[in-house]
Amino acid sequence: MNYWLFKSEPGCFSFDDLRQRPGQTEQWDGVRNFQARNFLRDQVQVGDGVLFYHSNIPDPHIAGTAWVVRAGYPDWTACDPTSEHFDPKSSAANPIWYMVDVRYGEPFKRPVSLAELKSHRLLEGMVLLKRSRLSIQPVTPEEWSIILGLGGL
DNA sequence: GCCAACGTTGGC
DNA sequence: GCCAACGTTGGC
Repeated sequence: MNYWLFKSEPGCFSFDDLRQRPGQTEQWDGVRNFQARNFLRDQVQVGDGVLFYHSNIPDPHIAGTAWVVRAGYPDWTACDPTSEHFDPKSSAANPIWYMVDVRYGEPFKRPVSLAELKSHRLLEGMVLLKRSRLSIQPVTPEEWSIILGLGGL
């Protein structure tokens, strides 16, 4: 079992959007970065834990948790010309991009802000603080438990 | 809105 | 395979 941090702009898809559909499966599509794709395709497994991070807003933060309910499979939106994530280089026979399915987990009692993550000595190794642009990134079990604690879970 | 970081593209 | 140009991300 592994842990991950998934980023989303809340104006696009927020933790509250996921919260509206408890117990239901959500497709995490639209990832168009090769390193993030490799994680989705090769390493993210059913049962893995996800920290849901809200990016590109005035106070970026982790809002809560989700769970992976389906491992990597081809992201069909890449083959849909009407999708904003359409990629003409991808095809059903040779998919380039992958997605996973997630399910709503638990909301944090207090959102954990980027500033709080930065100021915590035991979190200074987080990928988020070193490779801030990577939209799918691994989280260690230690980081996971510290952050859940900060979130009041 | 600015801009630094950094990923991607394409000429050579 | 190098690297300059360019585009995107995302914090501030």
